[in-house]
Amino acid sequence: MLTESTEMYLITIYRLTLKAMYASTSDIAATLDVSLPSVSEKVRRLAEQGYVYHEWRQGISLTSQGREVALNVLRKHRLAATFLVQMAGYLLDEVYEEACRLEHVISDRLADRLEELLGYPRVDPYGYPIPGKDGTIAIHHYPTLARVAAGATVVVQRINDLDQARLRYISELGLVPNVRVEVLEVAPFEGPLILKIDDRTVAIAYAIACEIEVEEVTKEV
Amino acid sequence: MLTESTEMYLITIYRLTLKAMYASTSDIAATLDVSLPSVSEKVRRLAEQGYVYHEWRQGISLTSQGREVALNVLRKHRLAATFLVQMAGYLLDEVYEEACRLEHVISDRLADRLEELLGYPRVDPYGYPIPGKDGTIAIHHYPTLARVAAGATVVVQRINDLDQARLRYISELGLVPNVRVEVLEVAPFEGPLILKIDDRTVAIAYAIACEIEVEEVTKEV
DNA sequence: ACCATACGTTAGGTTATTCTAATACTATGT
DNA sequence: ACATAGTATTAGAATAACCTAACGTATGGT
Repeated sequence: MLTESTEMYLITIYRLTLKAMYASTSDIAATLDVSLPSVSEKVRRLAEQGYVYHEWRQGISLTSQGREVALNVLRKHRLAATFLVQMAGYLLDEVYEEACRLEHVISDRLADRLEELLGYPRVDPYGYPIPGKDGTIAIHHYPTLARVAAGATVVVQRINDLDQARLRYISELGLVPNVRVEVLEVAPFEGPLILKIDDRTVAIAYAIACEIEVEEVTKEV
Repeated sequence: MLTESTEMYLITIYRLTLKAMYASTSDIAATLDVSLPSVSEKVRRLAEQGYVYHEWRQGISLTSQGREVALNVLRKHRLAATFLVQMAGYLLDEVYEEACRLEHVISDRLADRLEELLGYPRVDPYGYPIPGKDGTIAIHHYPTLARVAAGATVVVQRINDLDQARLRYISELGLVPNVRVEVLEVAPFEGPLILKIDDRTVAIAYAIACEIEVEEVTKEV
């Protein structure tokens, strides 16, 4: 059986290699909040066991075996997160920590039952795609709210990495996936955006708009 | 934060001290399937940390602090088990292992949400009482099926420790909590019992009947 | 070309949990 | 009373996961 530590390293490397071709030792250390030597040592063992490639001074990437494990854990994480929001009444900012612990103990069997119980969701509460049990994942991106012109009506599709405080903030604003938002004004020079959500008018910072992916609604009739 | 190992020792000691005043080193070792020295060493540390009393050559028992932890973990175990059966479609024999892993990662918050989601169940799928969040537990026993006279109608209240194979067996027979059963015949000298469950007639071994607690139904009219 | 900086690895050590093998203590039956 | 079975502990060691401190290596700026 794989340890929790091994699973954490593999999903961290998975996430990092979505942004760049390779994950660096120091990126991993920073993400997992452990020391550099700990990462060095662990990566050496992961390479030995066939979970990662380690190209000298270039970086670390997953083997297909490593990716399989990472996606399986990610699937459990996102199903757990979906359960927490959809059935247990969690808010977006409360989900991450709990899902991070659950992902390592949920069996394949329970993952399947959760998926069924939740009605085969395609995305988790942040809007991230849920890997299938066959290890497939639909990678897809939407433009961020920061790119939309004033006057557009959009539907929130995904909330990218935000700290807990900001997550709570947008969660309380109701700026969460599947919500329809009207962009009233966009201040220039990376200024705030004025939005209309559920008949409430709110202003949000540009930095936050950069982390919210949306789909523009085609004008009806 | 307490380790999984610590929690396992404490709930094991809790369970053992329900049957006898004290748990012995060897009982704990046998239950957790670890060596005697491991238990010796761990118990020494648990005593140091104020979770257990260790009376020389008499046995081990929980301090109130230790019992508090044990009941909190037990609460999570039983809520998880109830969830698995009630919502995820698990059968009785599939529950234990999964719940044993979940119990260590469920937060107090999630336990409360599960309790609510499940409609404040008083007992888990085996019929064991679920500790409250205040650390209270209703200890209560029913007579076993082995003590009931032929002709009685009973409702199954609890399934005591049975191995996985036997659990599967009675689970498939439908001999689970809240099911009404008619005791048709009881063979003497610890012989088999003939039961009527849902219009099906089945014979079960005496040893199994000893592990099934039931409540006799007062004859109606 | 050289050196500082960033990046990684070695060296050496800690803590928790586990093991086997050997030792000690206790209680009981003859 | 003493041997033996049963029970518990000590001794010594392994593994995993972490740490700090010290040491290499490569790259980019001057």
